[in-house]
Amino acid sequence: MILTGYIKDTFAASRLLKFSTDSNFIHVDYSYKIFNHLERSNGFIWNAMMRAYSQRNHPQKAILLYKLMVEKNVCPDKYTYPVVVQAVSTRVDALEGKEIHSHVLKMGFDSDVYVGNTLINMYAVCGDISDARKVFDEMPVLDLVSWNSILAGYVQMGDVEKAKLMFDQMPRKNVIASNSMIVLFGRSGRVSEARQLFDEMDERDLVSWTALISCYDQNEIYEEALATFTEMYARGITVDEVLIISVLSACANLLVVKTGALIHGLALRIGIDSYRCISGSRDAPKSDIPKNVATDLWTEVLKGF
DNA sequence: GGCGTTGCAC
Repeated sequence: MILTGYIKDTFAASRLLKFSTDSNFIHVDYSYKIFNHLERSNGFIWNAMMRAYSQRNHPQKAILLYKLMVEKNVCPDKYTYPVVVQAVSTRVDALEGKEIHSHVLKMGFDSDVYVGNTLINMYAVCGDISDARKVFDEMPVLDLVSWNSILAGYVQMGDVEKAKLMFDQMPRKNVIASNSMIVLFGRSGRVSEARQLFDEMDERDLVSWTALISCYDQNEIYEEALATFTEMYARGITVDEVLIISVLSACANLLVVKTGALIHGLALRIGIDSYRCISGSRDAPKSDIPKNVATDLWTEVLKGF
């Protein structure tokens, strides 16, 4: 492109930069070199570069680039703000978020649904649910992502009642919304409500199953977690690493419970359950387990596996 | 002209 001179063509150059930032095999620093050598740039080129920084764990560089963009009088467009607001969300910086939000208002992009959705998400991530709600309430057009984003805000706050209210008001619900509610019910110890919602869903995905299994995990119903996994597996659903971790967690805890019960049973048989260090009883005299008994215990426990 | 937003584990 340099030889033919096509590098001077802004559109052609923008395609080159986009190719570079989209490739997992090209370092973001190399993309920046391309970016820096382009003679004429436009909004698209700046947006692509900021997005590359944000996606590759350099949100601060994305924000700095945005400030440089404003300094250089390159006009931000409606595509710029989802990228910048997203970068701010990653850094969980509410103050910087407010500043960017004021730019959005000044530029008049607050009516764009993509911009609004990222703002809801940004405030929710920063734990500023009332500001998230304010953005939501003032948006001229809401879509499914807007509803899911504000719902996620209440889920993060652990506000079951507000989340339920939102969920019920949604004009259309998708699998993401239901999954969020299952997660919230799980965290709040409302296992039967989680299960009921799961059963009522028309469409479930891997996240739905993972959310339910981890709900059982978190509420220490490990047998049910494994039973759910078995049911899922029987249906031929492909698993991923997140699900496997939830299942392993259930297995490990079940093992702890079983081992605990096994040790207790052995302790009863050997007749040392009244010892304070085992039963925790205040009345029992404090004593150590004799060495040979402890060894016998572990031999028995290991046989159980 | 081409670009942007939401959910699961430890």
